[in-house]
Amino acid sequence: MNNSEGIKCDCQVIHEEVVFKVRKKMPKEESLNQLADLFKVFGDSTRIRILWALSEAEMCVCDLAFLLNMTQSAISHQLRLLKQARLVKNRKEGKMVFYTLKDAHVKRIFKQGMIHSEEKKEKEQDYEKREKRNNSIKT
Amino acid sequence: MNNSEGIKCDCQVIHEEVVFKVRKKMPKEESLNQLADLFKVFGDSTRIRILWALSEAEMCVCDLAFLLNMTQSAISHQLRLLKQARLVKNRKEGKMVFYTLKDAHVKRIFKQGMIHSEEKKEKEQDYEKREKRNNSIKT
DNA sequence: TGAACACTTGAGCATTCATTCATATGATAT
DNA sequence: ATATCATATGAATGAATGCTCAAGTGTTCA
Repeated sequence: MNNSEGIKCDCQVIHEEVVFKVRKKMPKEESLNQLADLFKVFGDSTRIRILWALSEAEMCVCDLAFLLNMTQSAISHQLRLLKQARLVKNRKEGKMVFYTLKDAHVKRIFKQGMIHSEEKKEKEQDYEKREKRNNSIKT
Repeated sequence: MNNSEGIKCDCQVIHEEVVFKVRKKMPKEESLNQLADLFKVFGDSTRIRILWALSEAEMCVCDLAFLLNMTQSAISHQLRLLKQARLVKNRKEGKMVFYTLKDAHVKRIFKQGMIHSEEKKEKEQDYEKREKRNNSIKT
């Protein structure tokens, strides 16, 4: 067995077949890091709100600050991140800078997340009822 | 104008029409928070790798620890988060606990992210070339 | 030229969070 | 019972990160 990985693992491996099969198909580390970084950008409520707003209309920094009730500085900092992540682009007009979403992907990622998020909410009540007696692992 | 929002905004609002139109359509704060929280879970490379692995096969904690070359404890902590977020479920078998993805949404969210992430990479070279002279805002 | 405004940016601060370490739980086997 | 193994978990630590504050850039307008 190749021991170049799994060094930190403080237990015996049980299912080598599965593990090696999965490892073979594993995307490059860099790919998954990139993916995580993308989601990280979506993982903040300020940025989510900015993105949502921009999915509705082009807006300048001031507009966003007012809409979200935050300082213009805070918004600007976040827009910087969003731009680095290539999720938004901007256009200058006089003193103002207008931001829009960079492409349709953003909306699509959004939508997928929303679907999951809402389905979860719907099931919330049912779940609450069963929670105590019916955990997959008894607590 | 209703001043109950936009208090922190330290600048005059320029585009009231747009802002109010967007505000009217704005989802409930709670909805967007929930969405951000969902993406937050995806926004970590360890969790992404766990999710990816589980999208390929059911695995126990040890398997994951070995596959990802991390301590069993670290994996376990992350699995706890993933379970709380309802992204994975588990099944006990003797001493072992096997984890799988909870539903197909996870894969779909994944895929959308991957599409964006990879498209970005493809454009990387082009972008690099133009970067210096052709920014939407001159730096 | 200089005042006003939209925006950006760097430093500082407080909070969040991922991992580690030590320990606990719970199952199996001897 | 006791030892062992898989897993879980609480506390601690160091790193990452969001916001604020103060200062800077660049544009318009007088």
